[in-house]
Amino acid sequence: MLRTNTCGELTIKNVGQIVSLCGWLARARDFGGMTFIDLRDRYGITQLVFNSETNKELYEQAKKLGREFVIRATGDVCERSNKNLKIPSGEIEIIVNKLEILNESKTPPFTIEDESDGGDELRMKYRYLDLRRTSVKNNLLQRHKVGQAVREYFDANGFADIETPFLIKSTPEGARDFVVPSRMSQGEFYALPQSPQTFKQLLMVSGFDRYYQIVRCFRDEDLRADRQPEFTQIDCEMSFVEQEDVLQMFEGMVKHIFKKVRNLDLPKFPRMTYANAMKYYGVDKPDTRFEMKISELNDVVKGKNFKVYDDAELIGGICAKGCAEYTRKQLDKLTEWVKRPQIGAGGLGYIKYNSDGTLKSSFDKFFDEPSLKKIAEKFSAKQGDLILILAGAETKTRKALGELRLEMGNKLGLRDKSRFECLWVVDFPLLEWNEEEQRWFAMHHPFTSPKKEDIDWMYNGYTEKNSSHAPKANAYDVVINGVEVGGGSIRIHNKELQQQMFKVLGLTKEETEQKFGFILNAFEFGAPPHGGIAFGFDRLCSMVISNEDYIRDYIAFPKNNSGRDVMLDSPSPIDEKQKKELGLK
RNA sequence: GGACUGGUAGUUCAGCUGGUUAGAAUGCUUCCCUGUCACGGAAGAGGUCGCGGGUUCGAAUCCCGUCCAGUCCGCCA
Repeated sequence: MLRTNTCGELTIKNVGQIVSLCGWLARARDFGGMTFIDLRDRYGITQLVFNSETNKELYEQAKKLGREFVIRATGDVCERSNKNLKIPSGEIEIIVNKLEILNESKTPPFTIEDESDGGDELRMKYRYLDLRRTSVKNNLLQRHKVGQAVREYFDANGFADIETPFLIKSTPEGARDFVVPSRMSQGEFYALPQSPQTFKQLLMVSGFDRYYQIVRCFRDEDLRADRQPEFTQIDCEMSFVEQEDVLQMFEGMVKHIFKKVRNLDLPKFPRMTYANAMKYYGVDKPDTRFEMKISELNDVVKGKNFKVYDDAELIGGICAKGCAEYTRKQLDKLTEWVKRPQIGAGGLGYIKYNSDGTLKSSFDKFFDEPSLKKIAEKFSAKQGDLILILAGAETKTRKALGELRLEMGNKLGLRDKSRFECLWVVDFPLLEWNEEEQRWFAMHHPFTSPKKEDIDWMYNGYTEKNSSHAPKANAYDVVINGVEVGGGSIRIHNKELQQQMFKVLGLTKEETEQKFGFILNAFEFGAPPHGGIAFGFDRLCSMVISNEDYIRDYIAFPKNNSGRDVMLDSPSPIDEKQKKELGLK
């Protein structure tokens, strides 16, 4: 070993020892006679001292070192005369008597400090330098801890980690596949898995009744701050279980992670139906750190000759506590915000519940005071509160109300970074009717089982397209602070029902056989009842570690917005020769 | 596919209602400094103002196009 210790471990207890340290020169402070050097490695920073009075030659040598030089220093651990209590090693320093340059370094293009001066693009291009910074480095080390906690939990509960292939078969339904050309079967392609879904189900058929995998998945869709083309899932499946068993088991996993990584004891996760989530929060992943629930106002605002509301499918609102003092300017700004194409509301109505008890609304012309009061009662609004109202087509308005709720939550500082509110959203719809393609789509995926009471509909009712009856699924999501971190379902394990599902989804017999024959065949050989869940590992990490929904700084080498790796400059063209070999030319 | 924001020194940004020599901070180089820890002080180098076109006597600044980056909508079962 070139070193006896790391830069993070020496303290006052080590005074008197002779040590060798290796690391990168983080910063040098030269006093023209003596020089201090902060030596950095993964574990921390230790100060080296060079004094011209005691060792002139070494001092001159140290002066020549540049930032990020890799050096090896040997010397005595000494107590400092001026201590720095801000860092763990701040009570000691190394009086160096031997210095070795292991490698020189060009001056890095940005400063490698906790708060770097580098922009995103540059940091991504030199990601290996960015990873030297404490914040990103710690994210990755914490991510490792999350992974360890997961494996620990699964191992203790009898789950087996089994690998599944990456070169698989393209399937219809779901996200766009990444595709790999086959050299040996020219003109044919493998697909990279969007998730190991079918494999884990086949493992259940094989009898591995508790399976998990921390595994890469690939989806060729547009990206976001919280979405990468390749991302990691904690993929899990269990046999001989009902929904309740799955919920219990994986709630336990999330709790175990928070305990191990953040030393937090989370309370039992509340359950909320999808229907209620949409009704009260306008999304299927409610941020329950604050209330401000959506109230439907159809029964109290219709019939007042206010055309906007009389014509609207849904009128709903939220009550922002203590915002009655909002100025015209602030309200105009909010109105502008809800009218942005991304939100798409027609306008914004409001009622101010003034501190003197009077009510002032944006539609006073049509509503008398008692009518306004009636609306205010819906929210249990108090003096000083502001009620914000949106109206329009039902789905769009609910969504917009959900967005407005989050925006007000942000403005009022109700989305507390130090809090974690986890919940299960249950009873998701099984299918969604797609107007454009005039067919049903699986909301979760086509292997999700319908609720018992909807099985008959699967055979006899599904042709009544977009009927008022929406079949429900044994499907569930874990939501933390408004972020969907995982989702799963109890699967179909019966061949006939699975075939029927494909039929409902509009696949022909031939397509079904060609694309999914393997799993239907497997179901003929004793498939056990089973179900599972998959967690977005990157998202879970970013939430657990920093309570944020931006995953790039939790991935060592992420891709940018357009799916490019700016460090490698990939994707890139390939040789004509390669193309020819693959039958692409 | 769409909306919005940004692109100026190595870096982060200011300048942008058109007008002498495009600034600041930081980093870098040199010098001074023996207890700093974001050390301090002095001097210096460093710019195709993303790219192309247009308007104008004159464009970093206005207009059009284009590329790149970021956030969001669509999309992501």
